[in-house]
Amino acid sequence: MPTLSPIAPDLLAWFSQNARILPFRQDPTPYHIWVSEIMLQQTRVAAALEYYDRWMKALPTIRDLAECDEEKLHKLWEGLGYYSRVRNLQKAARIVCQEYGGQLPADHKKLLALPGIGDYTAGAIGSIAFHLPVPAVDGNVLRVFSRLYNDDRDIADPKTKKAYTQWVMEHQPPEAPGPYNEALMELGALVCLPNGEPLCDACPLAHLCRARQAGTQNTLPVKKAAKARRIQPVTVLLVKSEQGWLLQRRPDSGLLAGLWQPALFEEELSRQEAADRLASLGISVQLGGPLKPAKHIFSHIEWRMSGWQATAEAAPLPDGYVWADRESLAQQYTLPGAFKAYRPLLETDG
DNA sequence: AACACGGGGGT
DNA sequence: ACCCCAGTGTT
Repeated sequence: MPTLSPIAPDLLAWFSQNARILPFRQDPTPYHIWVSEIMLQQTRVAAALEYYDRWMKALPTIRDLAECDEEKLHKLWEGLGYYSRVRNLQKAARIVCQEYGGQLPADHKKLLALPGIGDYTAGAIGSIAFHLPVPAVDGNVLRVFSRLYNDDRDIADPKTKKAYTQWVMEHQPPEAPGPYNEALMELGALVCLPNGEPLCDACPLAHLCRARQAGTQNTLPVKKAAKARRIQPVTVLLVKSEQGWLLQRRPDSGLLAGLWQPALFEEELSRQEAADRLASLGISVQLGGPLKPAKHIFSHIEWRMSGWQATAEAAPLPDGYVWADRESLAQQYTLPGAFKAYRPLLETDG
């Protein structure tokens, strides 16, 4: 592959004019960059912004994060998804307090060793917050480079990522690794768009782009098809007592670990079977009307939910179950987005 | 190398 | 209704 002309001058000039104004760019401390980068993993900027502002008000320092209780931490992440991100953020914060006096280390390998910080995030924090000459190759950058070099290897293949990382570093100006990395990602987010519709007329690198020259920009990047989702029937019981709605804590590992949900069984149950399951847990209920069937799609599973409303005496509950009134549902217990369809009902009263 | 892990946007 | 997006940790 012949070398490509330098991209940094045009790229950085474009970035200086087109960078979005974002809260973590206004005050790019290592902690701000760290939290924003974790939030932005698999998450669009628009979705992360309100979470970021609320987070920094609640937990302005790494030490505040290290000392936060788990329930409050989950609540700050409620609806963002991939909840292991927030647990790893706190694990890492505790290590940073123990090992590094509460300051993130300005060292790529030490960053990479922290929970939740992998190749991409170590590179983003290292280059943006500490000005280290390291790569930060996310999906945007893979897309930009697949087109710049007109390269049709599968971007999900680690070998491809390694090759692109090499190219990224060949173009990185030593005096501006952070702006360069940010500019590549910003170009991918604003101009070199996915879904086969890049805005080449607005691209500062169009004159260098080999896909553009070959007319292949709409077919890149190439990636192999994802595996089909598993369909999972789910029976949900919305049980109300005088003390609120019945909630159940999910197991400490696996999907939606440690979060709260209405009573549910991950199988299709008849009305009678559902009541029997609750009774065998020591919770006796009177079943009411059926719930509107609802669907929730995770990347790997599709939940098809149906079930019933029910009422119960406000009796003592087994471990892992609580009665949650409207206030505690709003302030304390974290319900994942999967139950969005039942939120309005849960918020009626309790 | 394959899989587990959420949620949102576009058409 | 169906498509796409894509970091880190575990196995």
